[in-house]
Parts: sequence; C-alpha cells; structure tokens
Amino acid sequence: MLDPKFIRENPDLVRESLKKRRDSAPLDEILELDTERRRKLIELEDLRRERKEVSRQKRAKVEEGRDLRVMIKGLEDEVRNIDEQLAELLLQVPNVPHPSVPLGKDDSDNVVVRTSGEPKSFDFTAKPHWQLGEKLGIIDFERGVKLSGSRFYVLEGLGSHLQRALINFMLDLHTSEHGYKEIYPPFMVKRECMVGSGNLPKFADNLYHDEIDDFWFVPTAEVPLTNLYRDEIISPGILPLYHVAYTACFRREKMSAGKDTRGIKRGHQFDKVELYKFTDAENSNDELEKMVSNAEVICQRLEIPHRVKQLCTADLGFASQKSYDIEMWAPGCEEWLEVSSCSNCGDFQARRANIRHRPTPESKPEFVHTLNGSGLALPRVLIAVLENYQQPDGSIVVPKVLKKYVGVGVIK
RNA sequence: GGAGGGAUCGCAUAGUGGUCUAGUGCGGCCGCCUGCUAAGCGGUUACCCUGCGAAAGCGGGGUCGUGGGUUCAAAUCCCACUCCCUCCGCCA
Repeated sequence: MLDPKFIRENPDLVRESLKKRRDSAPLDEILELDTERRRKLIELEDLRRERKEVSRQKRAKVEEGRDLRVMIKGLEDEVRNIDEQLAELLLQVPNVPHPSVPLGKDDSDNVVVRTSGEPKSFDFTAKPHWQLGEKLGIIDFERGVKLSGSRFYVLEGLGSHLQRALINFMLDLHTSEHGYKEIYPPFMVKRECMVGSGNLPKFADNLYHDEIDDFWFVPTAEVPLTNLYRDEIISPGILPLYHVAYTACFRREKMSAGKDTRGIKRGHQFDKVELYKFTDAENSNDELEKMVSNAEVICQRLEIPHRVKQLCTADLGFASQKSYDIEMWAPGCEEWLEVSSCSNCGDFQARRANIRHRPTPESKPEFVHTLNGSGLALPRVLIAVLENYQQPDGSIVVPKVLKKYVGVGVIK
C-alpha cells in the first residue's frame, strides 16, 4: 500500500507511475475521498472535544451531551464508511516503480541484464522432461491426474529423491554461505496475512481457501515470511534480516488456464525455496542485487545456462518497485524457464503489514523495506536438470553438487 | 468438541462508571553524585490520525486484545469475536 500522505502530496507522480504500469487504479476517487475524510474528521474531533468539556461538568448539561452523542455517532459512522472505502481503494494501487526500472509496454520489453553459461549442444535430439521423466519412471502424470486432476503429477523414486536433494542443496547453500536463517513457516495462513503481503483482496482468484476456518493456502513462502513481523517494531541493530524457507506453494492458476499444461512447469502445487529480506530504506536496492546473485549461485553450481532479466514497468509485480527474473535454459522444451523472481517491494508490504523498525533507540519507527526472491522454484529447476543432463539413452547424469544428496551418479 | 480462567504503557502489576490527563515497580534513556562499578538521587519513557508550519515544534482527536452497544461520561457495564492458559475428549 502506498502512503495516503504520499499520494496526497505527489498525485502526479502516482498518476505517472500508474500509466507506466498500465494500471487503472482509481486515483482520483482516492484523492476526493481523502479530502472528504479529513474535512469530516476535523468536524468530528471538534465535537469530541466539546463532549469532553460537557461531560466534565457531570450532570449539569445532560441535554447538551445527549445531542452531542447523536451528532458524534453520526459523524463517526460517516468517517468509518469513508475509511473503509478508502482502504479498499488504496489496496488496489500498485507500488511505484523505482526510477531505474526500464519503461515498457509488456514482458517483451524486459531487459536481459546478463547471460551465463553456453546452452549445451547435443549430438542427438534433446527430449523434453515429460518424456524423460515418464520413461525413467520418476514422473507419473496419469496417476497425478487420477489423484487430483489436471496440473498434478506424482514424483517417484529418484525423481522424488532428486527434488528433495535440490531442496536440501539450496537450503544448505543459502544458510551456510549466504547468511540466511532457515524458517519453517505454516503453509496455511489467516486472511490478514494475505492482505499484508498484497495477495488479497486483489488476487483472491489465484488462491486456495478453506471456507470453514478461513485458512488461506500460501501461494509462496513470501506470504508467511512477510507476516513474521507483522504489527511489530523491530529494535535497533537487528536489520538486515535474511530468511530462507522451503514451502509447498499452492496456486489456482485460473489466469493461465490452458497454458503450459504439458509437463511439470506449471502445477497447482509446487515446492520452492524462498529468500526473504527485511532491510532499511537506504540499502534495499543493494540488497536486491545481492539477493539476485545469491539465487544465481544455485544455477552456477548446478552448471545450468541461465540469464538474468530486469522487468520493465508494465511487467512489474503489484507490490514490487524493482524486479529481476532468473531464467534457466531448458534444451528439451526449448525455452527459458523462469526459476526465480527477485523483487524489492520497498515499504509497500511493510506498510500493509505494519512492519517497522527503529534505526536508533531515539528515533521514530520507520517502515522497513522487504525483498523476496525464489532461490529457486523446484519443478522448473528439476526440468532444467533433467533436460540439460540427459544422455542419448534417456538417462540423467546427476549434477556434481547433488551427488552427495542423491547418492547415485546417474538416473536410469 | 466440552468446562473454567485470562488479555492494561518494553516486562510485571494496580485500577469495577467521573480527580485515569491510566498509578506503581522493574528495565531503558538523560543528568547528578561518586577512585571504578554498584547503590542512591532527579528527570524522562508508546503508537496512530489530524490542523498550522519550510522545519524544529505547537495544538486537537484516538488507542487498556478486536469490533459493536449502553451512558452526559466507559479500562471499568452489556453483546459478539480473536488469541492465550488449565482440565477433559480426540489425534500424527
């Protein structure tokens, strides 16, 4: 959420940023409501002050007090009404892109920042992972569908083992070499958490929801991690905080019906290792660069060709002010797979989730900056491993760094 | 799921309709005193919204788990909800 004061004082800047994002948030309505709210608030506070004075005189002015009560109640209802409308509208306004974000009309304007590793050339025709996986008996698509329907699959034997190896490899690397603290959060959270991270109310369509207890299934560990410090003021000297969490992720994928239905690229349930940082305002963009390279190290150690893209204004996520995607090359399906998206949300999520910190013991609380990035998303890394390490006979060489986790050198 | 208890200023507590503008202790911060430290003494100690102001600041309103209600007046009374604790049941 943007600061209402910021919107009030910089309406043109916000209008401009909406245009860059091709977003149609109701800015004018917000400005009008904000003005009306403050007008009524002044009136209301006046009346409340009067009530204080009147009631101080105890029983002397009962009649006057009675009138005041009615007027105050009426105004309170009006202000509450405006507050609710305003909050609803404010939650629809996306973050303002950082000045360093390239202007663009859609994802074709994203900018490749760097590419690393040469796409391997095969002296045979590289197969897509769904063929490799089925033939090796490590991915069972049919039974996945039998259990849960389309966009579900079952990993078996070394397939399942390979995924677990990847998870452990990533967690170990980020905790031991990059200084992240491992977190195991709940996979189901309360509604407030979804609002805090920016997923509700706007993106309810993409979430799974338990009606009886009002639990929401996390679409990414970003949701519980953001909310770890919800409604808290972090003491001086604690920031920056680096967290890494493995979770399953659940997404309805309603928006992309019919897209990427083949293989394990886009499922309703997938595993992900997520990086998350809480920083102060000064360092968040530097921290974003570091986070991207932390995630890239996974690609490097796995020795899989990859590239980093900076997202343009139109492709930026709702809560993000600056984002990079990391893509791995998959020679079988012949496409770049998005395995990570790293974003600096600035104080946007912190404001929604009310996460502040005190830079020094004397200072006023300030909103923290939050950053999130996949490090990395499992099924797509699994695809990249299978397709990059395949051999002519359809067997898979286990990447060097994973050998100690998998126990065997070749999956056949 | 059933029965009971609870939620107050960082922590611990006091407060059962008006002098609560929330007291006290501990902790924290600032100062004094003092070879040093401790003790002692004095002061200070949250957050949100809003008005004026370039700012420092000054003023107003709100916040005693949350949301409603009763009343001239609510931490205090009433209703609902949330969370925590104890016991019973169930359970990996």
